Amino acid sequence: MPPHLTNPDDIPPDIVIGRLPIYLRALMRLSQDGQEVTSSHELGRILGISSAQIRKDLSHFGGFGKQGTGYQISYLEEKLRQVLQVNREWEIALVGAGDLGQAVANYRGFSDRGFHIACVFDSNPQKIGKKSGNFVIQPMSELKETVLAKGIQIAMIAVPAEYAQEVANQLIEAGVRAILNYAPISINVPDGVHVQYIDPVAHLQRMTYYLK
Amino acid sequence: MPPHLTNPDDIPPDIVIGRLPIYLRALMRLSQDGQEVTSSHELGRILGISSAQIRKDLSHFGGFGKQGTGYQISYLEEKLRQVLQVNREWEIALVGAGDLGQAVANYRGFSDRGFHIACVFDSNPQKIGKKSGNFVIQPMSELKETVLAKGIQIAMIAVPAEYAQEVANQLIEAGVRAILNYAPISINVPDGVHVQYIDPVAHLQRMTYYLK
DNA sequence: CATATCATGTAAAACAATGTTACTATAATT
DNA sequence: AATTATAGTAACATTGTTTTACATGATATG
Repeated sequence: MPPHLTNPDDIPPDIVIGRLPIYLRALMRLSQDGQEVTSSHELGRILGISSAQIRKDLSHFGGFGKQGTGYQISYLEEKLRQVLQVNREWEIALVGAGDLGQAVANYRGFSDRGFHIACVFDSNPQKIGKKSGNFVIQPMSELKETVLAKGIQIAMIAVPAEYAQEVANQLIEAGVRAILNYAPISINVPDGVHVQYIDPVAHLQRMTYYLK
Repeated sequence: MPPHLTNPDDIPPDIVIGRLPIYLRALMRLSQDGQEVTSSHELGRILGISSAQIRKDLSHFGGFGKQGTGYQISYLEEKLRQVLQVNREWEIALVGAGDLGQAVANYRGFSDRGFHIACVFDSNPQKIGKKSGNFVIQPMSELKETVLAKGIQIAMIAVPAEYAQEVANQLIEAGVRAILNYAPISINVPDGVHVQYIDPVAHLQRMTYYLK
């Protein structure tokens, strides 16, 4: 019997969760190219991951393939969307409407993939009421009320590093449980709140180590 | 004797290298706040990492602290910069001058932290010759010549996913050995070439898994 | 000055992830 | 019917990572 049926205590490691979006990305590309079936070997070749690992990762959530033939791409894609809960639209609150915040607000990649920026906040009085993308910039004083009213659970922070922690606190107060932080600083959050970081410079610095 | 002297074969794991920029980020913030000394415990509290791990990570590269007192921030900062090779300026080539590429080109965070965008390329003839930030957009046909001439080793890719692999190939041809890929697709590179990814949606999808 | 406290660096142990191998079951192909 | 390809599972080995424990040295305190 598969482990997801026999051992309900088995919680998939977070590192496995982190690979699922990568698998999903590859599947979307394959199906865009008109392909209908793939295999753990092909996926592994594309992604630079061993086929065994891919099969093992997927087996945490069920048996999505067919022995002898591989995985039907549309089916596996659907299943991964279910697991990741991205078979729906998510609304996001964006805090910060400076250069970075505006760029984030205008980035097409979010809406294309099911994430919808539902409100934008900034502390600069000169920006309040102006449009950023399709949305009117709201003052920070309206953050809690708006986020609670819309039931928003995900937020992105694009403010200067020194304000990021305070903004995070306010977001959590308003019920946000997942934060994507573009500010180059680590923030502290209570259990049950998830944080991911986007810091391009940290990525670059990680690579310069290896340059002679 | 410390292991970095006794065992020259000990190559620090990549995951450790990946944490060094995080440590550096935290140290910069502490010194900005006027603090001169810190400890593995304090850093751990700030970053949500155990103090033991921080000490162990740092011990791969030498003994930078003083027993009983901790780490002098300016000294540790300097040492980490040496290890990561970010105690100098790096020139970067940017490929793609669409919405995303323009946003990347205008992002202040790179130049503030030692990364200088030295040239920008795009395949769209209508964009060639126009300015993006401080730089004139060059055609793809000039990529190899320019990158080689300037001795550039780092590039950023901000083109649609379907062109990313081909762009990467050209960059590697031109001597690039580190790529920061903003396109939502995995790319294949030969040994000795390093790739990092920026895919905000993948980060979001990783978090939605945990939202009930 | 003796003692207590604090903090690093390191060795050892514990834990986690990954890769390998072997096997069974199933599907498609020859 | 035999062959080939593939998923899923288990057992194991290997590697990588984190935690624990402690010896050593520095500082502060009484």
